[in-house]
Amino acid sequence: MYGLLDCNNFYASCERVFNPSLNGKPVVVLSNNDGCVIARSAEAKTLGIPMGEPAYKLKELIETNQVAVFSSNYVLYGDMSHRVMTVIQQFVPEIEIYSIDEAFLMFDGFENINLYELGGKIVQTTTRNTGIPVSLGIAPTKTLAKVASKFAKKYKNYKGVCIIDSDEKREKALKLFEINDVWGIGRQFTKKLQYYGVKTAWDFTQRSKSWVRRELGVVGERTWLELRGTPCIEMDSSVTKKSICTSRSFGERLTELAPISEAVANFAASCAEKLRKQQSLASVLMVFIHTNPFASNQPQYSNQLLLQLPVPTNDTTEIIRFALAALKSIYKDGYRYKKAGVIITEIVPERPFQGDLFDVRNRDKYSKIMGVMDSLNESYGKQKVKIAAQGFDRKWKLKNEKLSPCYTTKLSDVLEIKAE
DNA sequence: TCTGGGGTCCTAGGACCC
DNA sequence: TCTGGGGTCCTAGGACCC
Repeated sequence: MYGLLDCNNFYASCERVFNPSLNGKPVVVLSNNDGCVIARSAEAKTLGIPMGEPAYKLKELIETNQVAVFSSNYVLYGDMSHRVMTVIQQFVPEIEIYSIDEAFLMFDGFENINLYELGGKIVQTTTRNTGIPVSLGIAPTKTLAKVASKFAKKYKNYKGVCIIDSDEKREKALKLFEINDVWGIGRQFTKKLQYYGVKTAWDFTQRSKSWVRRELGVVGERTWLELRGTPCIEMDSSVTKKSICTSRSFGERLTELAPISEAVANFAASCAEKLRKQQSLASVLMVFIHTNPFASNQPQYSNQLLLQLPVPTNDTTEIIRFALAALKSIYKDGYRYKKAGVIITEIVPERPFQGDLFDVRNRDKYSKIMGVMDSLNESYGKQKVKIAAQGFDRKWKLKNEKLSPCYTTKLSDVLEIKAE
């Protein structure tokens, strides 16, 4: 059996843990730049605040209902997530951290164990030890576990745990489950399925395999099989990413190359750091920039450039240099830029290292420098030591006016983020 | 004036090989 | 009326997830 543990209204719950006066009140968390709503407490959902709604459209609603509004605080959420994952790991040998607020649990070898009891214990312990309310779904496939977790969250009498362990329960659950809520069925698939009269997950499972294959491809076929109880999606506990991206919308529009370069240098540095953290190297780098697509009355420009690096690397100085060269070649005067980003792909392990016979760079030396830089920043706070190209102007900095303190992490992180 | 950021996987088509 | 069969690799774009 597979389990899916999901934190309820995760970001909003994180804010509440350290500010209990928010309990029972509507809370929303905004995306970077205080752009749109990305998390809502139950009370905020009741008010009808939709997910993804731009914050400026909600001003009135927020004021009249005294909604508590927070800028997103990923240092805090990341740390709380780590705490949750640590607790669940004490109960099952294998988990897959699926997102910041979700994990799959593998119940292989638990045949003689009462999963209702164990599930209840996992939910209670997690909530007690972290302050975050969670829901747990358990079923023979990942997709069904997802379905179960939604029921666990929705109906109070499940006490946070819902198990689908018979065909009768599966049928009952799927008949109550709208097709668009199924994991793996997004907007396009929903449109198509609704056109053919498929309204619930159950309707979907009653279609023929070949029909599903034809209309939705292998991906849809897997979902179909999973909903019928045949596992097709395995556990994936690997932590090494296959691509790493750092991108931001700027707090204000940028028109000059210099401040955008500073931003891109910082994005590149962040990618390199993430790469070193997972002990990998990357051999392809992409830089992109674009203007504001919502400003239809202004001249639009967007471009990206993909660079093949001569030798796979995770060296900040090298990655910055290539990223800035790429930026320079796509940057055009006369536009108001809104966003830029750096993506690295073709990621390989640090060892064994495949070098280049004609490489002139002293990689050992730079690798030592990176090591020292990382450990200084680990001890004394983010960005205490950085590359000059990352600069100090920070014209591109984010808007986050409603940031809560990083209650759980180092003081230096708090000061750093406030300074930003 | 104000609309996020970070991922994975699959497919179709083109270029190439024998 | 008629023009083989079997591959690989790469890329861009599209679907999905949180």
